[in-house]
Amino acid sequence: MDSRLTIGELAKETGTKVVTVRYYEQAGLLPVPPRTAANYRAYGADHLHRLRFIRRCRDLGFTLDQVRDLLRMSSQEDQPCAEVNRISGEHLTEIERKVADLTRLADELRRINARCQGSGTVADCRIIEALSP
Amino acid sequence: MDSRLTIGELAKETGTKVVTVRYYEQAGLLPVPPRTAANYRAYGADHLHRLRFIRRCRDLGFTLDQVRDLLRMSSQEDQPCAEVNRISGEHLTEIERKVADLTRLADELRRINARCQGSGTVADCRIIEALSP
DNA sequence: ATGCACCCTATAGTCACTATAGGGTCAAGG
DNA sequence: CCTTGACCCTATAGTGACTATAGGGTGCAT
Repeated sequence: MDSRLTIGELAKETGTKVVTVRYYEQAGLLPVPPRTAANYRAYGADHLHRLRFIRRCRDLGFTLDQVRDLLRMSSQEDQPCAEVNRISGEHLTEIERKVADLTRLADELRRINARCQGSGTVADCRIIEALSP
Repeated sequence: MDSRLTIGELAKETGTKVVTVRYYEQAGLLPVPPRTAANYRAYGADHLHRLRFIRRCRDLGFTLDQVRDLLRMSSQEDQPCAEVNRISGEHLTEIERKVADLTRLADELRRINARCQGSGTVADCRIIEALSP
């Protein structure tokens, strides 16, 4: 039984694009796989797990640097996980800050947009006016 | 009375960095200013207004492409402002979508983080576990 | 043997800046 | 007059996380 995957199969399996998989390899996130006689990358189950982990982290908004750290830590099972906690906590704080910023921004845009019905000319436009400080 | 500003003064006046002002010029957002004998850029009140407009739009999260469009429209006072309305409305929709995405994401991260006190080892870490799909 | 989908490398482009190198200019103080 | 320091100039490369393009090789079915 041949459990090796081509890059295309690995990509499809994880919802990643082929070029992105190669990018992760070159970025040092995914180990260099063995090659077939035709120089095709041949991936195993370990690559699949690792790539799924990477994608999950990316979906959650972690940067590749953070993912790198999390990967390193997850392979050192006897180390304390305080550092894992710190990274995840800081990331949450950052996201909460972004939500607050964007919410404030959306409020302001709603206020600006409400002042114009889009039926007049630019000269009367309250949006342009509101954008001109 | 000399109303001309150096690039440094313009930058300070608008809360922009000097390099960013030059970047806006090269990106075609800020008109090329006249130069002094020493080849220094010499800005006038029109540049100041325009740069303030750009910064305000950027603060509201518009892309430079959108700002370019808004600038073009704001100079055609007799044109209908429906297009202005459309750009602003689409931008608001996009931001609202981002807020929803990030809120969902923050919820998930909070749930994940709550499962780990950071006192054990990585082997027991519920964060790593939650990140491994 | 021919088409087609897939694989390979290397390079450049995206966005909105930021950083660096290597210079020129100007006003104040010694 | 000379130097110091803050400012100005250009040109080029780097950031993050990909994406796109060019120019080729491989594998399988018809």
